[in-house]
Amino acid sequence: MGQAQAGRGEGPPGERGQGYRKLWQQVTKVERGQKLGEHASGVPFCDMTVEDLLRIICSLTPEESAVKAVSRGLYYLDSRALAALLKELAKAGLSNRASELFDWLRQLNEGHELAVLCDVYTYTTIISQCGSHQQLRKALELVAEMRSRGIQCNVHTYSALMNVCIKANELDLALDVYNQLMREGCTPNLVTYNILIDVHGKTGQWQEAMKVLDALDGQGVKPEVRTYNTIINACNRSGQPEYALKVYERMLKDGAVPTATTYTALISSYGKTGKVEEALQIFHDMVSRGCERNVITYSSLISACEKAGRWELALELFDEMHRDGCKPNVVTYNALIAACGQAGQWQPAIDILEQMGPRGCKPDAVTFGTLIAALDKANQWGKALKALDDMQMQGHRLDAAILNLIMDVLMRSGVTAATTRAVQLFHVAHRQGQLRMMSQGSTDTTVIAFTIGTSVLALLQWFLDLRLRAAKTGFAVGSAERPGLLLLKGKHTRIDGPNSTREAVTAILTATNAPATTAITPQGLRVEFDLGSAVHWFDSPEFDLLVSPLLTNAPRKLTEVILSEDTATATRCMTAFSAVKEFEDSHPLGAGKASGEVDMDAAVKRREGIGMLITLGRTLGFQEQTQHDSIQLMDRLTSLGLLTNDVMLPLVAAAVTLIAGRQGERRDKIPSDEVVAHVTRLSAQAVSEMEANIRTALHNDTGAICALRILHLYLERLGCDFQDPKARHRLAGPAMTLMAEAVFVPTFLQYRPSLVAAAVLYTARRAQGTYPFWPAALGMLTGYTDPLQGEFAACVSAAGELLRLRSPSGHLDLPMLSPRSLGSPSMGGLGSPNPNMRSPGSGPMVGSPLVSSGGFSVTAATPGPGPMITHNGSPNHMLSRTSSSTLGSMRVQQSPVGPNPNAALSRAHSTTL
DNA sequence: GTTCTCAAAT
Repeated sequence: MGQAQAGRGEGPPGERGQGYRKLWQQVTKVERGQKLGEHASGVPFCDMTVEDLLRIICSLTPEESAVKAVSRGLYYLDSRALAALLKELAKAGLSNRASELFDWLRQLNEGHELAVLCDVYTYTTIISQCGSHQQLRKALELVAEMRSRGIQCNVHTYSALMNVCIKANELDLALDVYNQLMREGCTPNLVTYNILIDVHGKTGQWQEAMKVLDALDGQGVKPEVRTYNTIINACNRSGQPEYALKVYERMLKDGAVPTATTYTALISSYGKTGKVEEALQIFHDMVSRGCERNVITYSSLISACEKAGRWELALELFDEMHRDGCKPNVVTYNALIAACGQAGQWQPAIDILEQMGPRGCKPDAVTFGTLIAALDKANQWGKALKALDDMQMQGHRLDAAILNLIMDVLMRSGVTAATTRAVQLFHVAHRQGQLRMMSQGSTDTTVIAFTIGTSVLALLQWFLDLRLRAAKTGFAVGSAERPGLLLLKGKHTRIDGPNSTREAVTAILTATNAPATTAITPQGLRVEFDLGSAVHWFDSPEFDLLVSPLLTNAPRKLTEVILSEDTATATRCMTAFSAVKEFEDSHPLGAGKASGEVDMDAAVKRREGIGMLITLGRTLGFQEQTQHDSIQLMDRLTSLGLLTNDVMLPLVAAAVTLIAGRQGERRDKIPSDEVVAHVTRLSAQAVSEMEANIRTALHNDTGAICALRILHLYLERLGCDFQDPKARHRLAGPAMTLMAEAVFVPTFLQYRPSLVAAAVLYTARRAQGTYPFWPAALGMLTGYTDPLQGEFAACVSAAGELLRLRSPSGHLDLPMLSPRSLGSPSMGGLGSPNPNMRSPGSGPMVGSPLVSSGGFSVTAATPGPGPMITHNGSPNHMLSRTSSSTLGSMRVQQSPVGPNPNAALSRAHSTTL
C-alpha cells in the first residue's frame, strides 16, 4: 500500500531497483529444467516490455487464461506500466482481458506482492474503460473500492468517471462528480474542462459550455484545439450552429490551428442549418490545405445532403469517398440511406442497404430504422414489411420506434392484409410491453404511440379493455369515472404534423358516437372516456364495427405470401385503372359543368330515367354496376343533346340497359326478345332498333365505366373480402349505399367517375370512423392523394352534403349486425333510419324518387340485390370480371370516333332519335 | 507509461 500514493516523480530514486528485488525472488523459484523467468516464447519475463506482454495476451485463444500466461511477467511491472498495458489491451479490443487481469489483482490479499499494482493509475485506467460498455455501475463500485482501500482519487480518476457518466448518458451525475472533485480540492485540468464542456454540450447548455471557455483564461489554462472542437460540437448539439462558427473565428484569432476534427465539426454545423454549399466549401478548403478527410468528414457531408434534400449529391460524395481511399462505415451508409429516403428515393435506399453486406459492412438497427422510415414516407408498406422481416432475421429487436413506424405504414395503406399484420404486430408488441401500454392504477393508461396508426390501434385496444372491465365490475350508470388514454409523443413527431393524431382520433370518436373527448397535453394526446354513459355505446353497432379489426384472428401469413398476393392485386388494379383513366380522358361527361347550377327540370327528368334503368336492370337480374353503367350511357346521350324527347325515354332506357348488359353481364344473362318484350311491354323490335340507333349515334363507342364499378375496383385493391359478411359490411357497405344515392345527384356529373368513387369512399369511411379515411394504397393507384385539396375536396364536400341530407347528424345510421342482415347484404344501412322496418325492395326509401312512367313502376335508390354478390356467387369470378373482363371489354369498346367528339355529336344529332 | 472532443433513424 506504501506505493499506492506514489505520484509521478514521487517514488524513491531507486524505483527501478524494485525490479532487482523482484528478480531475486524469481531466481529463488527457478526449478530444474527451467530457466530464469522464462515464458514459453523463450523470452525471459524480466526482459519483456509492455508490448511483449500485449502480444502474448493477444495470441491467446479465448479459453486460455491471461492470468496464467502473464502473471509471472507482472512482477516486473510497476503500476504505470501495468496501466499502459491495460490501456493497450482496450485499444486492441481486448478490454475483457484488461478486466480479467485487474479483477485477479484486485482479489489478491493485501500482503501479496502484486497487490500494490492496484493503485490510482490502474484503477483510473479500468474506470475509464467502463464507458465503452456502459458499465457505469462497475465504475462507481471501483471508486467505492478505492475509497475503502484508502486509495485517493485524483483529478484523472474523477475526469475518467465523468466521462463514463457521459457515455452512460447520466449527464447530471457527471456534474455531481465534477462537484465532488472540486469539494475534494482537486484542481481540474484542461482535460477535465474539455469533458465538462462536453457535458454541457450534451445537455444542450451551450452557454454554459462557452462560460467554461471564458473561465479557462482566469485559471491560466490555455485552451487547445481539442477544447475548441468540443465547444463547436457543443454548439452543434445544442442547435446553435451559428455560434459554432463564431467559436471557429475565435479559435483562429487565438492562434489555434484547425484540425480535421474542426473542419468536420464545421461541416456538421453547416449541414444542420441546411447550408450544404457552405459545408462543401469547408470540404474543398480541407482538400486544398492538404488536410486529411476521414469517414466522419464524408459521413457529415452526406448527412448535410440529407437535410438539404440533395440525394444525388450524397451519392456522388459517396463515390468520391472511395476514390479518396476512405472506407465507409455503418454511419456513412445510414446517412446515405437517410438522404435518399428524405428525398423520397426509396429504391436507391434499398439498393444501398443491399450493397452493405457484400462490401463488408453489417447493417445495424439504425440502418433498418432509416430504411423503414424511408419506405414509410413513400407509402411502400410491402417493402417496409420485408425490411422488418430482414431486420428480425438479423437478430435485431423491434423497439417502440420501429413498431410505431411499421404499424403506421401498414395501417395507412388501408389494405386488409396489411391491417391484419399491423394488428398482429400490435398484439405481440403489447404483450411484450414494447409500447409500455399499461394502466396506472384504475384511471390512466399510457402508451408510446407517436404515429397515427399505432394510436388508432391503441385506442381500439383501450376501448376493448374498458368494455371488459365494465363487464366485470358491472356498469355504473352515471359513474363519474373518467379513465384516460395518454398517447405519448415521440422525440420526433411525424411529418404530417403534431395535431394529425388528434384529428384522426377526434374524427373516429365523433363518427362512432364514442363518449370520449380529446385534449392536447404537454406529453401528448389524452383521450378521456366517460364511463358513466358508455353502457349503450359498448353494445352499439358502431362500437362493434370500430373494434372489429382488432378482433380478427386471421392466421398469420408469411410475408412473401402477403406481398405476392398484394402485388398481383396491385398490378391487376393498376391495369384496370389505366383503362379507367383512358376512358375518362376520352369521355368527358360534364352535364351542368358550365354553370354549376342544376336545371331542375332536367334533374327531375334524369331521376325518372335513372329510376327506369334501375328497375329494368334489377328485373333482368343485372348487377348494380351494370345498372349504373347504363345510367352513364344515358347521361352521355343527354350531354350530347340526343335525349330530348320524353316519350322516347322508356325505349331509350330499355335499349341502354341492353347495351350495358351486353357489355357488363355474362352472355346467359342477356334476355331473349320475348323476355325483353314481356318486361318492358315494348316491342322487342323497337328496342332493338333503338339500340342500333344509339350505337350509331355514339359511333359504336358505347363503353361505360360507372363510378360504382370503379368503387368495386378500389375495394378490390384494398383486398376487401366480399365473402366475409362482416368485412364486406364494414368496408364496402356504407360506400356502396352512398354511391346508390350519389348516382341521382347531378352535381357529381361534373367530376370524373373515378373521383366520385374516391370521394364517396372517403366520405363513407370517415362517417363510419374507419381509419384510414383515404387509404394510401388508393392514393397510389389513382393519384388522388389529398381529399382536402382541389377537385377531390370539392367532390368530397358534395358527397358530404349528400350524406347530411340523408342523415343530418352526419353519422351513418348503421344497422345492427343481425344474422338476418348478415345474410342479406342488401341491408346496407345508409339512409335507412330504421332498417328493421324495411326488407329489400319492399317499399320506397325516404327521399327516393317514386316514379311511374312508360309502363315501369319505379322504386329507385333502394340498394338492389347484394351489390357485392355476383349471380354465380363466386367472388373470384367477380374480381376477375371487375378488372380484367369488364374493364378490358371497355377498352375493346374504345371509340373509333376521332378526337373531336363534337363533330360526332352534330352528325349523330341530325340522323337519329 | 493513468483522464477528453468529430458523423446517423424513431
